[in-house]
Amino acid sequence: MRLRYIELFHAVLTTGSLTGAANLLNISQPAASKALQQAEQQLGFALFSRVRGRLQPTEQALLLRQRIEKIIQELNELQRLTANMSLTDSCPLRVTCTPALAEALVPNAITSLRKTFPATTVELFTQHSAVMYESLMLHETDIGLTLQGTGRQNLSREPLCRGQVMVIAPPGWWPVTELKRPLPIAALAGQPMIGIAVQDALGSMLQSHLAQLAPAPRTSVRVQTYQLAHALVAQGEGLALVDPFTARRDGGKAVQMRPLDLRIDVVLCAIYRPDSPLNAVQKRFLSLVRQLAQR
Amino acid sequence: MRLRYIELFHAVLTTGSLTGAANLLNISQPAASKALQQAEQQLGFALFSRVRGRLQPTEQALLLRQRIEKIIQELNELQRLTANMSLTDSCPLRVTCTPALAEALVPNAITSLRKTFPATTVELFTQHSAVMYESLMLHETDIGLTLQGTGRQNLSREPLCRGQVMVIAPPGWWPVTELKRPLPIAALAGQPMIGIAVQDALGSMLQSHLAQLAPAPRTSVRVQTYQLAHALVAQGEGLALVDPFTARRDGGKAVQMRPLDLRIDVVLCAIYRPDSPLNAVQKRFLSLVRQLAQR
DNA sequence: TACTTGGCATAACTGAAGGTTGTGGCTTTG
DNA sequence: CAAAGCCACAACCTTCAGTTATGCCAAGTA
Repeated sequence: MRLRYIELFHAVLTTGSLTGAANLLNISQPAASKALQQAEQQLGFALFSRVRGRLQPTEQALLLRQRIEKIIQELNELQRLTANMSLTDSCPLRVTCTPALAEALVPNAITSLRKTFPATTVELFTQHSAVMYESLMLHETDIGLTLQGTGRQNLSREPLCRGQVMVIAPPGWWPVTELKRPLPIAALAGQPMIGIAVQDALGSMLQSHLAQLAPAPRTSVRVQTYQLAHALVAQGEGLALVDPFTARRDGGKAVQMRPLDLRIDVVLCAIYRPDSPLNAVQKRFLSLVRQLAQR
Repeated sequence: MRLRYIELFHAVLTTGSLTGAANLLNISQPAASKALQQAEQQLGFALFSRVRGRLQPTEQALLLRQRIEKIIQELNELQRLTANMSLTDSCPLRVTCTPALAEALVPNAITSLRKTFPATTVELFTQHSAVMYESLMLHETDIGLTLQGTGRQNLSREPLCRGQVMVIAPPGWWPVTELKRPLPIAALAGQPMIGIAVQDALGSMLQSHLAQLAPAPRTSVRVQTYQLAHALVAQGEGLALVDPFTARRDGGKAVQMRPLDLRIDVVLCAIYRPDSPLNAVQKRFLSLVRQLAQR
């Protein structure tokens, strides 16, 4: 089974037609047709049955499907990896971070960095933690910043700063005198809340805490990012649990915030591949982030 | 990164030289040389550094190595699968079983099967349980027979027969009057024993039981198959824990055997893919195995 | 029914990729 | 110093993946 046939097979299955597959692969339809026939001849059985002029995957084709798709995926990853490896060192600092940090913290760090390294080119991605791991492993990026970054398999993890989980609320929700006092988690029972879709180590941890409350908080909206939660809270939709960076975003104008009384801290972490040691720019960047975060 | 380059890369890494790789791929050395150069040109970085006329993998190459080898392996599996799929139904009964069963049970079942289906062609493999799973999933074989076959992910499991774990010993080890009586596991403490290398669900279970004995049994020899254990016991090397089929192999001439007092039974299981239902021959075969096993 | 449209297969042709043999330079080895 | 092993270069050849042009078939549509 040549790679060419594998790609074609995959293309036909995804597009649903030979012509579609041909377009996807940037070849003409007859070329695809011929290739498919060759593939089937070599295999010794039909991959598609031609019924009423259309292609329909055979039983055997469906058996092969998963394996082939896995191979395609791994080939794609390999491509990404090799593409990034040839570009290595063209950019001394490639950072990926969660959307919240991208807005609250990282831009400041980058502008500060420019004072010491004016000519440096920087690449900044925002990704959710799951994708971040991929991106680091494929050398697409060098440093990841995340909250509560659980030490994934092959990545080093360096804690930069600890903070408290914050509860944010529409203005006027709490008496101003109480804002300093930590809010017991039980006080959230039955309250209207904005949920954070679990996908983040911190997010899932908070979810499990909230799940134990009775009566359960009323979460009518569930969002993907802390910023969206912040925005919704500002509009009076309810309370939300967020990291300190998001909470403090606009200087506390649009929302009220107070710490949540919880044993667990939010930990801002840098993660990176342990094999490739950080260069001077990268180290400097991390120290800047640490400084900025600790305020 | 073309598949051709991936194969070449892998071949060079495994053989250690370009010429070796060329031989492995059945092409001439210059062809390999040219292909490698093309690959490196396309990638944008060197895969091997030419040092004193030899190839030496670069740092980047080593980073790619694992991924590429994984892809190669999956491609090989795909090849095996497709090869078997085209041959499907040419052989109505393809069985794989552990070495012990291959000797003690399966041959009898096959000869019995011939009485009902004289013309049937049968393929018989002997494989250890880990490989068995692969083989079934790749459609190389239809039925697997194993002891204590723990229900692997995607395979159906059908228990055929239950028996006791047996202890075998050199002749004259126990008084003949005691042979019927189950041996308490504690009696094995400090005894010389033949170990079964863990790789089998049954084997690992027995291992963990033995590990709790004090003083630990003295296992100077460790073997891969129950038959080897049987042979060594017959030569007076010590005791061994085996399945009932191996124990009974030569009619109890060369060794003594007695049941082990254990809550856990040995379960002879058939495993097969749940998607493809068994045909008549296969069903008949399993019922024969069940009959034979229950004696 | 007649016409259009979308999809697959066939035919004849073309170019580049991948193969070959032959050769030469460079090491390591006895 | 000769021999052997390994890699790179050159010139040439074959194959095969790609092209355009065309035809057939089924299904939708006026």
